[in-house]
Amino acid sequence: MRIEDVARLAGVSPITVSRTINKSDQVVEETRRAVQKAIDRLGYIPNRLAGSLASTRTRVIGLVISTLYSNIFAITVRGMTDTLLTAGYQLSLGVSNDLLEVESAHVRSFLGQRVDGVCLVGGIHDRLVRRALLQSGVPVVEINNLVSDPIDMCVGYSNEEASFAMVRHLANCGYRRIGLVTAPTENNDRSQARRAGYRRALAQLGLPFADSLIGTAPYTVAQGARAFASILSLNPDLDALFLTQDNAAAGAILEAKRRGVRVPGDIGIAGFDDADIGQEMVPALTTVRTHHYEMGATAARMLLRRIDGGAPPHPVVDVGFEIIPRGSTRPPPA
Amino acid sequence: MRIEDVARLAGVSPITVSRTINKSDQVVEETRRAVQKAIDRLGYIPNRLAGSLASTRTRVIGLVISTLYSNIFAITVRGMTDTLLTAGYQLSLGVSNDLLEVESAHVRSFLGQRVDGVCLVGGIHDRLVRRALLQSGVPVVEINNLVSDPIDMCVGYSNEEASFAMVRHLANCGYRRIGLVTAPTENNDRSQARRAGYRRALAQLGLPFADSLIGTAPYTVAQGARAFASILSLNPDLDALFLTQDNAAAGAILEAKRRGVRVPGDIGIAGFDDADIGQEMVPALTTVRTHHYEMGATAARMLLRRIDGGAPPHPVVDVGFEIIPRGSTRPPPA
DNA sequence: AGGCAATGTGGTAGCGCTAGCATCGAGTCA
DNA sequence: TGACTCGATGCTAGCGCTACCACATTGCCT
Repeated sequence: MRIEDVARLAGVSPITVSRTINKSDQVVEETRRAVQKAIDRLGYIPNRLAGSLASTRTRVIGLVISTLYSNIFAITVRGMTDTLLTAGYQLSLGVSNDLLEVESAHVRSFLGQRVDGVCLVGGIHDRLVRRALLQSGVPVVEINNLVSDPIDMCVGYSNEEASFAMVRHLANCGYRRIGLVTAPTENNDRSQARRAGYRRALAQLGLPFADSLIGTAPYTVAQGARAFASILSLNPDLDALFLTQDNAAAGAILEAKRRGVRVPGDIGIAGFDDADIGQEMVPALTTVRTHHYEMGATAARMLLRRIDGGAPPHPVVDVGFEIIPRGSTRPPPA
Repeated sequence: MRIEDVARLAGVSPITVSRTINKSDQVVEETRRAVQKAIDRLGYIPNRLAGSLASTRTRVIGLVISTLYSNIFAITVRGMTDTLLTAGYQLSLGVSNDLLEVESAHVRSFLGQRVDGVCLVGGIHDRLVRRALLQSGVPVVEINNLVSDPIDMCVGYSNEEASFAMVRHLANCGYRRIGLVTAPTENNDRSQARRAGYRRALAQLGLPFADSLIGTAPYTVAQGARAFASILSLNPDLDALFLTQDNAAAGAILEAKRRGVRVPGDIGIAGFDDADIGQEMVPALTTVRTHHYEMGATAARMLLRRIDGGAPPHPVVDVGFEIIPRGSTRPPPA
């Protein structure tokens, strides 16, 4: 079924049908209704492959997130879709599972589909992907970190500063022997920055460091529990653990309970992202709040601005972060 | 940049470039290498809009999931992508947030993109979407439930039987006053089936029912905690609560702890899906295990089979479920 | 009345690719 | 040697739509 079939039934030319669908304000009400009736009668669905090929615009934005196992991206995705939908754009979603080559494949696929914009997490990408994005000229925005050398634009927060601030907060609460758990650092600049902020804080505060204080856990509760157990066994004098992902931090709280370790008395636990699970834990989780909805919405707006060809948005936007003290760490001295 | 530019640089015709990309076994090794070199030199990325328009195949499967807030779909998505990638297909992902009109929009968009297959969650869909899918002739598979009247094919498990089995298990453990929390039932046949199984079990076992025993909570820990609090306040004699989503059930365990209610002594708690958080809770969560990876992989295989035009797969596949008793419910009598 | 803008609609061409057949050259066999 | 096969490559047409310009109609001004 083609646009021509609709045109014939409605008694107009194909181009009028096209306008009714895409630019209905250019068609007089009566014509519009006749065409719409024909479309409904036939159950016609326009072929976007053909439409986009002819118009060289797809009204699709490609987003590659790193995982579906944590729900933090759910909020970012809502921020993006809420903004995009009102502008008549849609989101196409890819999941990389933190593998560079999977991200590459998604981006190449997006470029092959001729998406109008691309959104990626973090600043580390395959060299060829970077080149392909630059060469294609599509607007690109990197999120979840402040990227030093963005491909195009960037909106996020400083993971380094956030991590630094949390460690300083823990120290301020009286914790001295502070461990850190992040997602794997390979090809993950957010994890790298969080480790760097941690190291910088320890050095500046004169707190002890040892390799055994650092552990790795991806996105799940179970992995956080295991990381906690392992660091504690290597560091019997551990008195605080900062897990830079709330699910993992929740796992640590649960593991502590299982072992009869009191939180925050024996050991303080802190997380990152202010996921909903943190508030429900017993004790509630001290965490870093980041602004994912705003970040997603801003990323979408920046892409749209670039697409519309108006004034280029400021290329780097910092949405900030806040330390949220809760029951899983001791209160700071008054 | 077009296929012609690559062809010129490689000294062959455009069609040979096309074959190098899509059917490389039809091109002799020497030619193939020359073309590949030209592609790499230019950073050429084929325009899939044009390719798919000409070939009437996109090698894309559209999937609409209902939420990103629970990570249960992460596993299904992995099952699908693992299977699809090896066949050279990709997944395009939409999130409906359980809204029928959003699902509709995604499906219409998929059909507009001329995807080669569609996968939807559950069996309740917009009437026009059903019609559009049937009319388009694309293979469709519905997952996460055993759908009585599938659009095309279906792979899942019986939510009604699973819910029935869990309530019977709870009764067998000595619980009598059993409450239920599901996601909203509107347009959600999984929730409806879980309520039906619960009602059938209560009736068959001669256990008491009251409207106040039933609550609603979507996918988060916080919502589960609130639902638990509310049902408990309405039913002081409650002795077990079955929350048909593990995050929510985890929230109930945490809320019980906050209130000093002992689990499983005072109240038994059961969940659904066997998410990783359940095993880590203290006490660990009794749950219904379903087979999401297998379900996703099977759904993908069924679609591919239909696309290849071979023998049509059996239209309904039951991947089953198991009751997993853990510490959040009393052990059954020996 | 003639000119002119504003508005709505139509015709033509082409977006970049691949299906389907045509062609060409080299090897094979009687 | 000639007929034939087979594998590699090329040519033509067209996938379904929209950009671009042309054109018709209307209402308004001078």
